[in-house]
Amino acid sequence: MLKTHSCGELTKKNIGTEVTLAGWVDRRRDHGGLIFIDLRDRGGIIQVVFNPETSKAAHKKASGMRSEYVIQVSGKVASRQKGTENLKLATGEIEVIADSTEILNPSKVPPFYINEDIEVDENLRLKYRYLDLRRARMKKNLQLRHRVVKFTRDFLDGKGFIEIETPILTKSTPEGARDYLVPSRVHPGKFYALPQSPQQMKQLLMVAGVEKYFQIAKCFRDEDTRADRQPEFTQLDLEMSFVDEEDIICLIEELFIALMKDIRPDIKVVQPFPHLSYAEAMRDYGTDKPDIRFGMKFQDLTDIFTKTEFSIFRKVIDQGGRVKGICAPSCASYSRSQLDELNKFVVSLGGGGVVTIALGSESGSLDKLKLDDAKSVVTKFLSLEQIKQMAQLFGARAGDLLLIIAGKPKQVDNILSELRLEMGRRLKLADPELFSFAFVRHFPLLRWDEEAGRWEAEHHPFTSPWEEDTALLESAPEKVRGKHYDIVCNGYEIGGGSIRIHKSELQRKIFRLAGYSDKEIDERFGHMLEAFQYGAPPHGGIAIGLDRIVMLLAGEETIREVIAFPKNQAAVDLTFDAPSSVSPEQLKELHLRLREEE
RNA sequence: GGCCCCGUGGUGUAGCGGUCUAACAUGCCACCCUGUCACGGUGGAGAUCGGGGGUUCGAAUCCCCCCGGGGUCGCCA
Repeated sequence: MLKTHSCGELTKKNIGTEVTLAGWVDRRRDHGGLIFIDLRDRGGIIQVVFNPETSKAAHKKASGMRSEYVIQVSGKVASRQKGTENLKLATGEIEVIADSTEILNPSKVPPFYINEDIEVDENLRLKYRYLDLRRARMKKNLQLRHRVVKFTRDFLDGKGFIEIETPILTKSTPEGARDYLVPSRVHPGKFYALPQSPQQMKQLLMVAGVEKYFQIAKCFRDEDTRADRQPEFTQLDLEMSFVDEEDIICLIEELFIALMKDIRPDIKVVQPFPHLSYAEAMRDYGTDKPDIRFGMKFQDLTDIFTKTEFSIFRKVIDQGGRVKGICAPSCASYSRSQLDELNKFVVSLGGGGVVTIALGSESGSLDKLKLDDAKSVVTKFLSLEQIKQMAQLFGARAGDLLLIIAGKPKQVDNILSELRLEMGRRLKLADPELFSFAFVRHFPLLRWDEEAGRWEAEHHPFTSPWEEDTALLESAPEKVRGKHYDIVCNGYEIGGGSIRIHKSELQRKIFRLAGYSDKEIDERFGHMLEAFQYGAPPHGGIAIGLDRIVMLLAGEETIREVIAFPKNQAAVDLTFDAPSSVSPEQLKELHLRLREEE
């Protein structure tokens, strides 16, 4: 090694010892006579003092050093002179008195600050990701990610799970997201697909008798990116045999509680994790991944507005629409322009607008509320009774503001859900020191696909229906509940799983409902159906979005901040400039010809 | 593909129709400086204001198109 210690590991205990350090120049303070260099390596920062009286040669070399030069320093660890300690630095009570040094490699002036935590254009950061990763924020995030993965591996190992790798070159399946394809050289015209998840492979591992499997699995989906979505991402994937829903749910709850305690003991976690049914989540929050750090639940006002003369809403209702609202506490005093802003927000989401009712100017009980006190464009269509009836539904108090949306049921849920989150942000209702985990359960097994004219799996076609609902598969598929569960945290879906079908006949029935012919089923899923005929145990599992959970633990807004080399919104890797063109020879070998695009 | 936001020295910002021959901070270069730690001091270099077109006597500033980036809807079994 070119060094005896890491910069950060030195303490007062090392005083008097001769050390050799190597790292990067974080900062240089040249006093003409004395030169101070803050030397940085992965472990931390320590001050090195170059004094011409100690070594003229070392001092001379140090005067030529600049930021990000890679240097080696030998010297003695010393206690700092009284009054010059730096309490902001972990090693601030000591310093290294250099008696020799070498420049191992100089550095060009970096395109952005390494030693300061300021926002830099993300393009630039990604192009020079190797410099970006030197910065404290990214270093911290990479280490955090490592600890999360390490903790998870140890935890599952302790529970008897074994980690098994599954192939990256696998088979394209028609369901789900768009596949990334890899052309085969050996088989002209044929393609591998990169796995969207190791779903089928882990189920086959259950048939194989593994009983408890997990993997930190790379997954690939060729869909558009989001702040919390990349074409290539990592799942904590696990599967168990001889389990039912409760077993997986309990395991995951235990894992997350232990993980939080280890990684972020400063963050509060409500336990046990609340369970919501899909129906409850949709009714109260209009989404299957609610942020339940705060209430502000939806109320359905359709019945009330049916009885009013407000023709705009009446028309919506007549066409099968719904009217729903939320109650923003103490917002009755919102100004004209604030209300306009909210309306703009709703319109930008594709809504017609938001109707607001300000419940008086005073705060307190609503008993004394008069019709004149309720400020709204719709008061002339409403009776005092109707306003009070609504207020009562919300449990509103005087001084609150009702926000009401009308439209097609799905649209109302989407928009009001966003509006709820927006109000939550404005009113700072979500405690930033709290992680609100929850399980969402009792999803419908199937969803009617209007365009395709067939049933489609809500989650994936391997999810087992509830035993008591299987009879409904023929008569009323929409009523069949699936043994599927999601885990959500602060409004993010961080994982989902299910108890799987393990019997061939039931599996075939589900595929048929999804519109496949028996021939197609055998072609695409024959291996699964056959496997289930060789003593497949009951089994189930879950997949956790590792990037997302690390993002939340790191307090970051996008998963790009917790991925070493992420892709940008256009799915481009700016560090390597991928994807890129390939040579005609490579194409020929793969039996491919590029088509002219219109 | 739709909608919204952003683009000014290396970096981060200000300027939002004339006072811009573009400001500030930091970085960079040179010199001075033996206890600093975001060291300090003096001086200096560094920007066709993302690109193109238009409006105007006059555009970084207003309008249109394009490019690049971000967010989001669609999409994500």
